[in-house]
Amino acid sequence: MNQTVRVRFAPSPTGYLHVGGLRTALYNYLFARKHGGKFVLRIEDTDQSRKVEGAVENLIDTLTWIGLDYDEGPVKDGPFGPYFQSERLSLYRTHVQELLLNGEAYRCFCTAERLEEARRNQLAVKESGAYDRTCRDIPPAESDRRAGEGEQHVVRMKVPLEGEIEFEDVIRGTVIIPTNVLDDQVLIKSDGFPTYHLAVVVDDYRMGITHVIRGEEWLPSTPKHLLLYKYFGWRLPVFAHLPLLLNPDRSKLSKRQGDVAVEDFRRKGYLKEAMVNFAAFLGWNPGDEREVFTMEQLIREFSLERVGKSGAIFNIAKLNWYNQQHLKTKSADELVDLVRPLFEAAGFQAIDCSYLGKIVGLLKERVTTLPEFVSASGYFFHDPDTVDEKGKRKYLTDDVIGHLDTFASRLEAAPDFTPHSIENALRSLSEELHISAGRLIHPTRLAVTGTTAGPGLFELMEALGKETVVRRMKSVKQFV
RNA sequence: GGCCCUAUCGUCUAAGGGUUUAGGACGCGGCCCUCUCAAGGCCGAAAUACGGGUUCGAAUCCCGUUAGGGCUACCA
Repeated sequence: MNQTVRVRFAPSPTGYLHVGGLRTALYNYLFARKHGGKFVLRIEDTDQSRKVEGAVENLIDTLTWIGLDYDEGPVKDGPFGPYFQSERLSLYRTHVQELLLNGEAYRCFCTAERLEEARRNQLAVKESGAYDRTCRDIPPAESDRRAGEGEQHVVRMKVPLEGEIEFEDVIRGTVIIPTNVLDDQVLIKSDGFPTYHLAVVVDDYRMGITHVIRGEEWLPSTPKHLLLYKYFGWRLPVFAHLPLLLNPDRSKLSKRQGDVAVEDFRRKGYLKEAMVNFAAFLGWNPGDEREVFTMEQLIREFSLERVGKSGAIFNIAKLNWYNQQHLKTKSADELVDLVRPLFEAAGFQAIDCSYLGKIVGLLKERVTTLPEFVSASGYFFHDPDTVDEKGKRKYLTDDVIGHLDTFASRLEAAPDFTPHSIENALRSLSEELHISAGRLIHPTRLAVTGTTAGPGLFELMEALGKETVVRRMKSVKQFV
């Protein structure tokens, strides 16, 4: 491979970045970075009826958040722009003229209504719903005249009636499709816009794309693209059709069956590192038993040859695990930065950074997503207003309440308030009382946090501070 | 319906004809650790869709069946 690698992610701007799109974008990105190539973002906005306001901005925002920075694309012009297909209309027209001239494409004057009816009839007798080629043999002179008179038309490609098209796919090997099942695909719509099939071929060629890495849903239409390359006399890129991402019922991943937008997961507090790691492993693996990867490691190890062929179900339980793994690798400072906006949004203002650092340190092995830091942190900011009911029955007996009082007084009088000194105080008290340490530990936790589960008690108490701890222990009576 | 793709534990996957009593991970169950909850450690249940070939030998190659998916628009 001595030619510079150029790949592209070419979404249509319909609103948000789908996790399937994320994986496609990621593989393109990894491939480009691995080979020192360029990663291009191209917006396929040739369907005006599907335009969604703000979709491109949103897409770029999500791509940026997750760390897939592109080399050329919207807001980042390069030598092959513009990167919006809607701004390249004249280019498609020029190229299609060439096809028209060579008789490899033709104008079709059929009305949408007629086509609709014809298709219905064919489907009714179980024929393929392909275009019946009524206009295929209109003489060029007549075609030019009717077009000149302003008659509405589309341009269709002329597909050979017989033969077959064979091509190599990096992931699937040799694929052979007979041409007689191919439709005379519309290339230019009556509104003058190109269809996907024309635009993708023209742009991939004009943008110097060397490897087309896209979803498997494009496999059946690849022969049409190949034909176009042939008609234009252009050199072929390498094709790699990625297996689809699936819903739990094995249908193509879609909205309706839970969250599919990357921004949904971002909002729910998943780390970008986890999203990337997880998406990468849906269809690819390094061939050994390592599972937790950073983007840099993925770039180093990724190869198309190790991409599988079969569809993969998007499994949130595993994403949760990846999130925990990546959470563990983050320092308290990093976590504080990630989590502070969440605390602020929840109404905790002016939080001391070092205090927040302690909190996330104590909690980070006990949560799976970012918002859980907030929901598990109430007692770090205010005294509990209730205590766990089961815990109360189990631990808050009258004698224990007396013990807590004693323990609190001792802590209050002690010079130090470290995990070690607290533990010593507790253990010597339990010895004096001839009770197990647990008989003091659990009630203390309940008094101090209102719950029966949480971080190690002594670290927790230190973080809370002596004053708070003593106050809560002494006022636990109110709950019984 | 037609065409194409796919097929290993519930899920993500490893095993590139012999190194395989099919390995790992998630999830699930148990045990250990332990002040609880996590985390961690150990153990366990759990798969080559089916049928034919080829071969001394098949999860692996070939054919068929079945199942699933995708495509079949003036959507991408």
